[in-house]
Amino acid sequence: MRNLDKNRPVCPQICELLCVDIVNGVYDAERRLPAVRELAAGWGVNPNTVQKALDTLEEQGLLHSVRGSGWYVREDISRAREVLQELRIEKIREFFAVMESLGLSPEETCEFVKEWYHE
Amino acid sequence: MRNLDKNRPVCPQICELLCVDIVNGVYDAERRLPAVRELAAGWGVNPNTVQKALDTLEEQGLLHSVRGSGWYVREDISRAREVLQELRIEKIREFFAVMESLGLSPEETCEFVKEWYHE
DNA sequence: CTAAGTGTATTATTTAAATAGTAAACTAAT
DNA sequence: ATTAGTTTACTATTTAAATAATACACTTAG
Repeated sequence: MRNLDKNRPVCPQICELLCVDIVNGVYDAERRLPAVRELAAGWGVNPNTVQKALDTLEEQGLLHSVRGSGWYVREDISRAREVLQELRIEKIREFFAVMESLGLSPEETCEFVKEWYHE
Repeated sequence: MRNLDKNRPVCPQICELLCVDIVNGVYDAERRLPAVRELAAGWGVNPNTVQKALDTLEEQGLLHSVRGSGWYVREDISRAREVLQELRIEKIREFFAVMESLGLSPEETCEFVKEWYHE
């Protein structure tokens, strides 16, 4: 189970991790997730927080729950792919905005990234 | 006066904005900043928060204060340049880490940025 | 000296996120 | 039916960031 970044809000991070896992077919066989308590324990996090994240993914059409039974990945994972792409776009937008506020134009930011990668 | 991003903590943002302004020589003439209350009003933010940000910049050697008089930019702005560069590096590190958690390798992230910039 | 404008300090309050603890309702296996 | 494991719901508490409201100390201009 991947670790959470302590410097960012927990709930959205869980949404992101699960979204990636769904796209990668991690839960393909049974399409059933570990129990809420189990997930929470794995991340060292409160069950309520996991519950909230799962509710969000349900609203987005990635999961559905069966009370008393568990959480299941939806048959069609195309929504998961869409949501993941939206997340990536959101992050890249934020990144360019932050760098702009730090005095780098989009072009300069792009150059900065290239240089950074080649080291 | 540049606007703050409501989705990020205020205090560090103020540090960033002021740091950029210092590097850009915005306060060169008198090297004196607007009053704490005035800055706070300009950003629609609490004076205490501005005070804390200024204290941070003082610790970092970018500013110094004269009680009863005001806040002044230090003669030598090389520290400001260093701090700004550190901020940019911190942001690019965070960005690559977040994209990695969203399933993109550094190489893929670099490609993603290039494509994004060329649109 | 005085008054207005500064930085500084303190305490209390708000707000949002996450935690803690508990209970209820449902499912599935035995 | 019983039992264990599950989702769901609720209320209270903690924590960190920011706000609110004052008060105080100092500088500067008049």
